[in-house]
Amino acid sequence: MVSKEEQNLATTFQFEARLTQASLIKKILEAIKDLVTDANFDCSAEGLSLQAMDSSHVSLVSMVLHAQGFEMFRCQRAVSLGINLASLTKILKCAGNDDSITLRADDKGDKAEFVFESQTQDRLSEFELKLMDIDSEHLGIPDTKYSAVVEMPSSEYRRICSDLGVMGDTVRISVSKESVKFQVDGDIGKGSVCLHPSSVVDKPTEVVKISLEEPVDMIFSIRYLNFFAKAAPLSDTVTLSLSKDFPLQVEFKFGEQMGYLRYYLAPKID
Amino acid sequence: MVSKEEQNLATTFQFEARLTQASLIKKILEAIKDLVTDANFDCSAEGLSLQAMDSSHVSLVSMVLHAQGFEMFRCQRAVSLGINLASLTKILKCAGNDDSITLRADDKGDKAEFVFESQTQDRLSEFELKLMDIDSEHLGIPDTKYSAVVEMPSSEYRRICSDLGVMGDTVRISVSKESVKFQVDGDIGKGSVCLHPSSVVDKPTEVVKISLEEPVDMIFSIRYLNFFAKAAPLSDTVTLSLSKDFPLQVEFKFGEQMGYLRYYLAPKID
DNA sequence: TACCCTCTCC
DNA sequence: GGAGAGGGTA
Repeated sequence: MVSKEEQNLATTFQFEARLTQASLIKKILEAIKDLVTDANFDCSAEGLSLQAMDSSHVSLVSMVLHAQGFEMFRCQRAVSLGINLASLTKILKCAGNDDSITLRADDKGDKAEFVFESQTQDRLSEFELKLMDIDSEHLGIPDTKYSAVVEMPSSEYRRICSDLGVMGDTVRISVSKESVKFQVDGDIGKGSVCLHPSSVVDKPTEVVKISLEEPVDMIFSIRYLNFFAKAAPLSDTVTLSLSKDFPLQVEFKFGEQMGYLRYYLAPKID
Repeated sequence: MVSKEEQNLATTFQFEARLTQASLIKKILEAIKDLVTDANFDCSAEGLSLQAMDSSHVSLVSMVLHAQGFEMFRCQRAVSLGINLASLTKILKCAGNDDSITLRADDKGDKAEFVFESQTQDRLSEFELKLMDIDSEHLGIPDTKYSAVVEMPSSEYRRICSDLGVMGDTVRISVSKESVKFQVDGDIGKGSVCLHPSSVVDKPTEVVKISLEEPVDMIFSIRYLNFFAKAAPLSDTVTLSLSKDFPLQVEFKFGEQMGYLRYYLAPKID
């Protein structure tokens, strides 16, 4: 026999969080789902985070949403929600961009609940998603001091990867104090795009900034850089951080203090 | 030898009607053609109407265009035009949305004529379509007093059917005085969308109205509700009428007094 | 499943 | 005219 109190406990949520704008989490999923099929969403007092290698174990995705970025955030005990990203994408397609989104997980940990509310509150949608058991190899990411850090408009990043991808499979990225250069060498010919740091910073969407410790010149798979470009809607700018013989970090920040989505990709040997 | 007089008679049309906006009939066809392959267009003094079951005999389509909704309407004798809807769609693709459209049927009843004229009248297109013999089982639709009638934006209807269709095959529609709820239960989880009657009716495209005689709770095939959603471009709002153990009626009205497109779908047994 | 193309809406 | 969504194809 289950007591009244136990029943009440059963309907208390171990984890509950609300975002004002469903569009944020929708965009995050669009930026991850082509790379990763299943992932653990780790909920703790600090916030919501996800870390996963892509299915071919070539690149790594790391997402963090800080607790203070939520309209409401309660986490009684750290919990990992194993989620199939295709299923979650289906559910998020049912949320309007301006809906608020509430995420809940109960004690049993076998399902997650999503509630979408329209701004006018005359529409309320609720979804339950069955959870999976995913053994995640939580890779430690060394906190490197990179030799070269380039900030550029994310639309420019997307454009360059898409354009150069037409001509070849790999891109050589060379960063000097004066410029960052993307070069491709393919069957039909060669191509390159060179950006110079912007002297006058009129619009934030046109900034190019270079911080250099030491010049770098490395080669990467364009295919993966293109996967990372799916995150462009999340931020006006993207930051590329490079060090010789070290994985490239591609970072998209969500507004101020909200969190970030970072991708890592090992260089190719020339 | 055919006399001059007989030739003149042969060019007299038993039925002739003109609509100012070809877009209306184009949209109607888009809303029917995925459900029905061939249908009789019944012309009478009252107007133009069509009634047909879909090819799997699961749902019923009923369309009425009142004579007074036409710019010109002449019908000397009731006539049924058996038309292949795929062929008619091809012809209607040749009409501009703002063209006027004239439909004619002669005595012999073996073909229909379509004339499209641009507003400036500097373009005139004529098409002839061979007619078919279609034996239509003209089902009487009982004029029911429904237990629950819900009016909602047709875009909302389309969105809900499309969203929930991703998660399962059937939807449970529950109407109470306070709300209408659409629920789906599928392999990856559950989902529901709940609409509340709008207190402030600012825009006609955001209205939710519920007239209730008695609460209802019924189950329907989402696939067919999605077919019906193709009619959304015809009207800002859609009206769902439900009664226990009775087919659901989904109605789209064309402006004031022009006519309507109604779909009927039998409920599933729980 | 991912990319491309088309179509529609803004 | 541009961007986003949906559908079709590879």
